[in-house]
Amino acid sequence: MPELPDVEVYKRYLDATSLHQEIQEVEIRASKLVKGTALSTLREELTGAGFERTRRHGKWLFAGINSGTWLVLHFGMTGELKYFQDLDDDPAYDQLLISFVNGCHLAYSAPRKLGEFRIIQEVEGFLHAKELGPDVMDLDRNEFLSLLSGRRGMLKTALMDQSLMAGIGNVYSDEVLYQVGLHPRTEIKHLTEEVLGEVFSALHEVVDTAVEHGAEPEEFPADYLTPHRQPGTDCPRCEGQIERIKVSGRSAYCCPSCQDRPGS
DNA sequence: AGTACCACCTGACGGC
DNA sequence: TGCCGTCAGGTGGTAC
Repeated sequence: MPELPDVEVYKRYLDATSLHQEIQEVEIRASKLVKGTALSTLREELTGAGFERTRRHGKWLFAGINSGTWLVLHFGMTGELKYFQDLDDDPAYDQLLISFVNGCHLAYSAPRKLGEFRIIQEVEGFLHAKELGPDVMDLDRNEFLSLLSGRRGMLKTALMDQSLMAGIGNVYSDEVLYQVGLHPRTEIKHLTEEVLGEVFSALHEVVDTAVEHGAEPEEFPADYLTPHRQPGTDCPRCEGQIERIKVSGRSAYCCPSCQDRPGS
């Protein structure tokens, strides 16, 4: 579930487990996931080096190598990190396995090979090349309003547009809309500045809450939609039932009875 | 400028 | 049990 909260949790996990340790060996199981970098470069940059810091921007994680370059990780739809000692605990579908001199390992695993990793020289240029907007958590209310002002189309689509603001995906955009009682097909032009301000607050609230709970939906507050992404289940806060609809090509989950605010 | 698809890739699940 | 269609949290490209 790698949207901003998940990647933030991975960042903290990497910080807590894998910094300042010498890398002994790197195994690349899915060379297709290495983008824009020669396999030999990836191996050479990491072997004998170590991670000394991390950064996150939207759904992208950057692990700073002590030589000054960065390992970039993107998790696609299914990627995750796992740190372990016993190779029996090596997760299935590990696509990149980093073994440290201390005998522990950090694995990037992803059943669907939709993520990527690469080596870059510096982060800002990469963010620019990817045309990523500001990280959602760096936005203040005024910046948020100005990004949306004059934009046509649906709010959900805008929240998920990584070039507008980076970090929100399908699940968390649904959650934000649910928290403010707006239907997933609500168009921006129908929203007052006041309502958009509420959307901004919900955005931060939802992301903070998700990170606090380790991005584990089962741990989320009782009135959150995310653990109930199943058509026909009871809405956690009204008598309605959750339904699945298509919005700009993605499955959007919502409660038609309590997500009916006009917005203006 | 926005939207609707398709592609990438592979597993899980329900229906027959 | 096996096959098949559908769906799943990602991005990127193309055609209206």
